[in-house]
Amino acid sequence: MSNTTIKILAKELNLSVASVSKALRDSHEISKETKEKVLALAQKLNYVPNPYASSLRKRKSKTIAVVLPEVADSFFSLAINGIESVAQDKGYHVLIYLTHESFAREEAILNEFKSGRVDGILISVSDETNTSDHIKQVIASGKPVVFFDRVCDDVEAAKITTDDMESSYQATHHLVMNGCRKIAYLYTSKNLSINDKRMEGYKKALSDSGLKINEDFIVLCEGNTAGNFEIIRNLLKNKNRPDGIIACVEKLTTPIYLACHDLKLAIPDKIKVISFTNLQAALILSPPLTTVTQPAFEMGKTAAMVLFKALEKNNYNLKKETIVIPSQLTIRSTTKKDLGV
Amino acid sequence: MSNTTIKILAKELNLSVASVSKALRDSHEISKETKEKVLALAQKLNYVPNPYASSLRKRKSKTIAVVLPEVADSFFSLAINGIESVAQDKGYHVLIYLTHESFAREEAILNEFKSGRVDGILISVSDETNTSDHIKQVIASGKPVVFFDRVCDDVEAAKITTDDMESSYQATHHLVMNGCRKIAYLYTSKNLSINDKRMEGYKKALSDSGLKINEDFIVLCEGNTAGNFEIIRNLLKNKNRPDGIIACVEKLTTPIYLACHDLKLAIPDKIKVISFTNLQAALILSPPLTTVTQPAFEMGKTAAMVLFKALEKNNYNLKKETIVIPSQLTIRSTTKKDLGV
DNA sequence: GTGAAAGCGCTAACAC
DNA sequence: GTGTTAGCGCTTTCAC
Repeated sequence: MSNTTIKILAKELNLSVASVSKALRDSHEISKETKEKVLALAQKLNYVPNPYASSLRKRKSKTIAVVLPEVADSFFSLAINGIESVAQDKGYHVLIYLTHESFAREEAILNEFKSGRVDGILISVSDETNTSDHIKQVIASGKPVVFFDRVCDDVEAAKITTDDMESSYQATHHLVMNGCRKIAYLYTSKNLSINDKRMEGYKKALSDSGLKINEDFIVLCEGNTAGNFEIIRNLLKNKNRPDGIIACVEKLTTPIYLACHDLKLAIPDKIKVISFTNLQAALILSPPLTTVTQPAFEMGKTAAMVLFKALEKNNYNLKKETIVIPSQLTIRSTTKKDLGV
Repeated sequence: MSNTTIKILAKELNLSVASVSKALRDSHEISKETKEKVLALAQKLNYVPNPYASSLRKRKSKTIAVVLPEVADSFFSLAINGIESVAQDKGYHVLIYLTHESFAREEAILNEFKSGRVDGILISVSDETNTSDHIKQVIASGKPVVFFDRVCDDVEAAKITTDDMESSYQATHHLVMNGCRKIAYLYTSKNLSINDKRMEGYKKALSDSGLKINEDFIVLCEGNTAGNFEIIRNLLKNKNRPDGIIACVEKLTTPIYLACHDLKLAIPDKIKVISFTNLQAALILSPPLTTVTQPAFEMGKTAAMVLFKALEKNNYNLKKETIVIPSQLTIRSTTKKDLGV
């Protein structure tokens, strides 16, 4: 049991707890010899400070919270990597919370942050979230909040996003340029502002190309692959089926491929496909997938850095930082132009 | 600022802090009316207890740590999901730490756990880890540790693993049954016990089938995809190249496909492939990949459940729980038997 | 049924 | 340079 406390060190060395505490923190008030003695004994007795005692006293927890919809998605995995890398660097601890896209959970989780458990919050909201009081309350309680990827537009806080509108526009435009005339847009949530933006980019690109927007081709998918397979299969088995698909979420990729395969619709000859995803495996799919790749690691890292900026200075005004990191359209085989015909 | 404390509630209600504390915790010593008054005010003032004050006093943090090599891997993502689901259920918080396969980091991280920051630890060790003093010390400090997937054999603690030896045996056997005679085994770490077991299964399957073990076909890969591509390409461009590959790590999948493609080696006609991976996309690869699928979510969940068992009873003897959850060989096209010749 | 008092381990003013 | 004191917010005896 490494129950060594400052008190024990103090007694052992015939010093006061205060002096030991100061020595441990390398205070200039303490003589070199004392410091050395203290450090030596601390080492010997394997002293590890109790973080909560110190948190209580200093009103700083040295920990941040990361609130995510889920983690089984290449985007969020990479984002966590980015976040964790800077947190570790700064000596901070990171608590992770998954909302599983439930607003109720998100609310309950955020509510706890009004206490001193964390010094700041990084959040990508659930797709059920269309109110933001829970977040505003946390901010009002004095904790900096940084949104990344999925933001709440009506909250004044730092926001790290990617250029959803533009990249979707580009993706759609790419399909048009490669011969698509009937492009479907697949999404999974009505609430998310990132979805609004992606859909806007899609629609704008169609308009700019003189193509009509067909509401039947804008289809709302759901949570599980099996259900989505059916939805997509239904879309594609029509005589008047789309000749291009944009999937604005990674998890739609598998059902799209499966549905095309099932219907013997050759990609890219009969139908072209683009997904928003960071899956490395995109390049070994059959055929290799054209993707909109988000700067996931970068976004996580940036979000964390902005949060630490707010944590380090008490200058909360910096919170309105809005950083947009561009996504990249990576062109592979699923959008290859028909050569012959 | 939601700085409401018990003290404030007490003053407001003309009660003692002790009574308020008890009321909040629904103690039977407190009258119904008092409880109601307290709860009502707490609600009104948006009281959120300071977790660290309570941790300090109760010597319980209600948080656990999850230490992982990385998170950008389908296995670990799914495992986190499993862990988080039970933690949230139990009202626990989860701190996440990534070692990035560095022993030094793992050591530093574990060292902090001797303090009261966490009540217990879930760990999958880094591939550099071949000493376990840092873990033993944490256990000695009174914190339960549960290993999952990557364990330290010489530490007495609960271990949740999958049947690495058997599943590797099966995978190899499957290749042999489908006509492979020269099977390569690709791995990324010399230290990991799971690798030893997988390699053992591979070797045993070869021996049992009367095949010779060719050390040139047991190849150590590295961290990045580009490097691995070269390594695998070199392996496969030999005249005496393997006719089957087992990749014991997810991230080797992409370079294998790329190398085969580059060398125009048709899968499965010229070479058959099996990977240890939980990637959903395995079934839409070109061609769909035969995989050893680990029960990632289950393992995470089970590990967490075992940890909570230890946390709830003080019966630490339960710690020697060793649970093996079987993996599954999912047969797809990359191991399809040659029909014609 | 309620309250006073002590203390978890640490830090920060302020003496000396 | 070192020690004394007080207190962060909460829980827990033990009185009353």
